[in-house]
Amino acid sequence: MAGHMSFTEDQTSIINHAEGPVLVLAGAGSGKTAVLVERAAQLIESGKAVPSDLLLITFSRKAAREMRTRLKDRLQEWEADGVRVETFHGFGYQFMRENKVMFGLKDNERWAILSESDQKRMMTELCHSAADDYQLDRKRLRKELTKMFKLWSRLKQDGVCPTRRDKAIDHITMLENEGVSRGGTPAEQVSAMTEINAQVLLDYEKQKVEERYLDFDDLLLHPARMLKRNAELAWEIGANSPFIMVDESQDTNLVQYVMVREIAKTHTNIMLVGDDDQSIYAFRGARVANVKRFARDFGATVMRLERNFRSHPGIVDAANSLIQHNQARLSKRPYSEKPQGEPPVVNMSETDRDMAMDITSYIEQKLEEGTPLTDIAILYRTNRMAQILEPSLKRAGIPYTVVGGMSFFERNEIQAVISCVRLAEKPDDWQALKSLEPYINGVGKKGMSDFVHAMKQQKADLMSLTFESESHAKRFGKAGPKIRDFMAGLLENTLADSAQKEPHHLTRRLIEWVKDGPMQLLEREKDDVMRRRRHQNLEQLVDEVRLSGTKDFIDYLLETPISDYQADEHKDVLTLSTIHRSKGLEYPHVIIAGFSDGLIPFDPSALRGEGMSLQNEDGDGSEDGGRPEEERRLGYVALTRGQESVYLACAKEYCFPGNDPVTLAPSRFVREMGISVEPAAQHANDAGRIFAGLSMG
DNA sequence: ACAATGTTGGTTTTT
DNA sequence: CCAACATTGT
Repeated sequence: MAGHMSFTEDQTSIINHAEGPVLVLAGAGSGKTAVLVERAAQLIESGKAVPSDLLLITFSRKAAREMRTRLKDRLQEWEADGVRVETFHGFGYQFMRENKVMFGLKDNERWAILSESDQKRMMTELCHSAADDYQLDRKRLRKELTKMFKLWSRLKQDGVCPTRRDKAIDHITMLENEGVSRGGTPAEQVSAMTEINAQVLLDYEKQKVEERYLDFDDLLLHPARMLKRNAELAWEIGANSPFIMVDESQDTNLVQYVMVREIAKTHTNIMLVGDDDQSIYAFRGARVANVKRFARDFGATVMRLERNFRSHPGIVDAANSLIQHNQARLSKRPYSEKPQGEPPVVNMSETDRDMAMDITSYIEQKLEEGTPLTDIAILYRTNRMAQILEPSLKRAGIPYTVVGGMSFFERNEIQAVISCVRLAEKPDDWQALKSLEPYINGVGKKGMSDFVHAMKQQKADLMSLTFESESHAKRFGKAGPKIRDFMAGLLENTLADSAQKEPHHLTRRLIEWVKDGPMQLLEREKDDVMRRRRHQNLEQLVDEVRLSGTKDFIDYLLETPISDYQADEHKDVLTLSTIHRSKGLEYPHVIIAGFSDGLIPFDPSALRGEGMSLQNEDGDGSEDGGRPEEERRLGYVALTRGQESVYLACAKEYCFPGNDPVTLAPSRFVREMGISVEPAAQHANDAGRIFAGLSMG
């Protein structure tokens, strides 16, 4: 990456740009973060802006943290702290909290952010009750609605959230018909099913409003709508943020774009940075079209950063020839001026196990050459690939961390702690209570469901319940007294004299109660290994709270659905990550596991052994080239993470747990890159390695 | 009748 | 390897 003393001409013109809208098309490894940070620094140092004038919006928490760190390296600490670095979701949530009355909340009320499991539980309950009403099969309806729910979420990401029944039905009918062109079953007229689907989704939206919950989409949709409707408010926010920069803009969805557009409208000092070739979140509503829309809406100047400082030409050229197969691209030609290096190599093993061994021995070879483990990453398309790689790495004694998979804060034991905090803060957080059901002795599904029903009916909450006698608690069903006792214990151990204690001490007290109190969180775990893991995770939570430096542990824990957890980076370990999560990162040596047709590019039918269906799907006419092109961009992202070497590993046969074994050909991307496939197991040991050295020449 | 416990199926990518 | 089922136990 370019050090801050030397910038190229292209970079300097972006850094020096002061006012007016700019679109920066920045290729992989072009030093865009360094450029953004330098521009921010110079705006402050030249006196054109004070730190708080700058608003930097990034995509992920991780990117925000990185930006903040670099600002601190470059500026005085007070200056760096003054700059506002936010994620879209964080910005939206903060905006809603600051204007909560406008969003229909009372001064003393607060929202809870629904975790993914809350969302699922809520939908399941609504499905079941609808299924009973209309005498349908519960499972069938649930299945139907998981599909619909995803589409509904996409609708919200496009800024549409109907509240009227007829509108909702219209939109869902449209969504269903869209499904037809993708090979679904035809739905000619509005079926009874459509009406029920609409009903459940509207129920879901209604329940969230009534019980003051927000899901991920709400954090963007509501602010975007509010800013669009209330020009004066948008102007005010804009006036407070006279300089706006948006990173990774190729991955913004419509509501995110609308949010920044409305804020930047009046002063138009906005810089969008992005790379259309790295847009990999279309499945989540991201659209490259927004970048073009920005150029049009603001009449933005387009600037380019095409020089790749990260990788040598062997890697950059291979990545270029791959991405050139995409039709839908903005003009850009990345290049590298580093000394020439080896292009990516592909090694094919017989089975996935063999591939894991091949990768392991390749890493061992790198270790012998003196490469630290932190310099190596294995990237893959699906999380479960980690399970195939892990045994082999373990056997070789190579320490590693798996990034992603289930996030730290989604783990059962961590969720349990967070639910406790939620209950203390929002005593009618029924979803949090329900998530604790397995830990409350003598209370099961039925007891819990009756209890919550009665509480809602009698407009009571858990705070008032703790003040009542045991016999009074019986009004809320059989579980009443048990939940009363549970809550009383909880409140005593979370809120009591919380003011004079440090956040991590409070967290410590809470986890001790969760472990040793009535919940007996660890005792429930039979497996010793698992129990130790859960124990470690709880300890780590205390560390996280301490390291985060938060003043308010309640706020910190309540926002965990939109914050993201980063494992310790200081240890010398190998990184295992999905390609998606590797975005924005770089490693000297990148290994891509499972470089086969069906995995990269991904195709579920090929994995079921039905042959590729992707082949016939030519771009589906959308602006960003549809699925096949997104898969190619994903391959492009993976390749461009590597600085010195990219090693592609694939197998002939894969056997994922729960699936039949499948035979897969090497990825078509190999051909598109113009490189060839070698049989694996060349660097196995001693003699083998000498051969490998010779044959690669 | 309901809670606790054991067994089986199904898995893209994530803020 | 976790979540929905079926089964056993109270």
